[in-house]
Amino acid sequence: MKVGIQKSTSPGNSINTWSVQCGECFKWRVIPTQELYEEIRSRFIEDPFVCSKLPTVSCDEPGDIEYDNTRTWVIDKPNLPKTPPGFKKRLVLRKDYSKLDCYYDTPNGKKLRSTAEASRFLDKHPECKKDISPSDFSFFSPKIMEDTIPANVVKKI
DNA sequence: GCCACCGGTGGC
DNA sequence: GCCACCGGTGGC
Repeated sequence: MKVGIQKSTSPGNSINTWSVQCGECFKWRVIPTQELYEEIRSRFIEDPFVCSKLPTVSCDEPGDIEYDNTRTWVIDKPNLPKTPPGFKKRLVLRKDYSKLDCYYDTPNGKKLRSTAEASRFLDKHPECKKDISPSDFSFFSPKIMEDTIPANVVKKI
C-alpha cells in the first residue's frame, strides 16, 4: 500500500505533483488536482486505487512518472481527512530538505499550524463548527525519501 | 508590524 | 528517536 506525493523545484517550495500507485500494475498515476488526490487518499484503504478509476486510463497505458531522483518524493499516509471546504492545505518543503511544514489557510486568510490552533479557530468561529471538527484537520507531514534529495542540497548539522 | 521560515523541545 | 507543536526572528 502506497500513497505518494512529489515535489520538484517549484516556486514557494510547495508540493506540486500528486500521484498514487495502482494496486494492480504498480504504475504511478499523476492526479491532476489536490482535491481529487485527497478524495482518493481519504478512502485509500477500503477503496484502493487502480488505474481504471481514472477516465481514459487503464493498466495497459505506460505510467505517468517513475519513482526516481529526477524529482524529490515524499510518502504520504492513506485515509487522511479531506481538507474542509473553504480551507486550503499546504505542504512546504524546508530549504535543507529536512522536513515539510503543514499549514491550512482558513477561509478568512488566517494560517493554522497545528490541531490545537485548528481547535481554537473553530471555537472562535461557531458557524464553522456545525460542519467541521478538529479531526477534519491532519497536520501529518509526509516523510522525505532520502534517495531522491538533490545532491547539491546543503544539510544543516 | 507582519509573517514566512526555522529551531528547539516535550511527550510519546 | 521522532514528530507535533509553537516561539522567535530576519527580512520585508
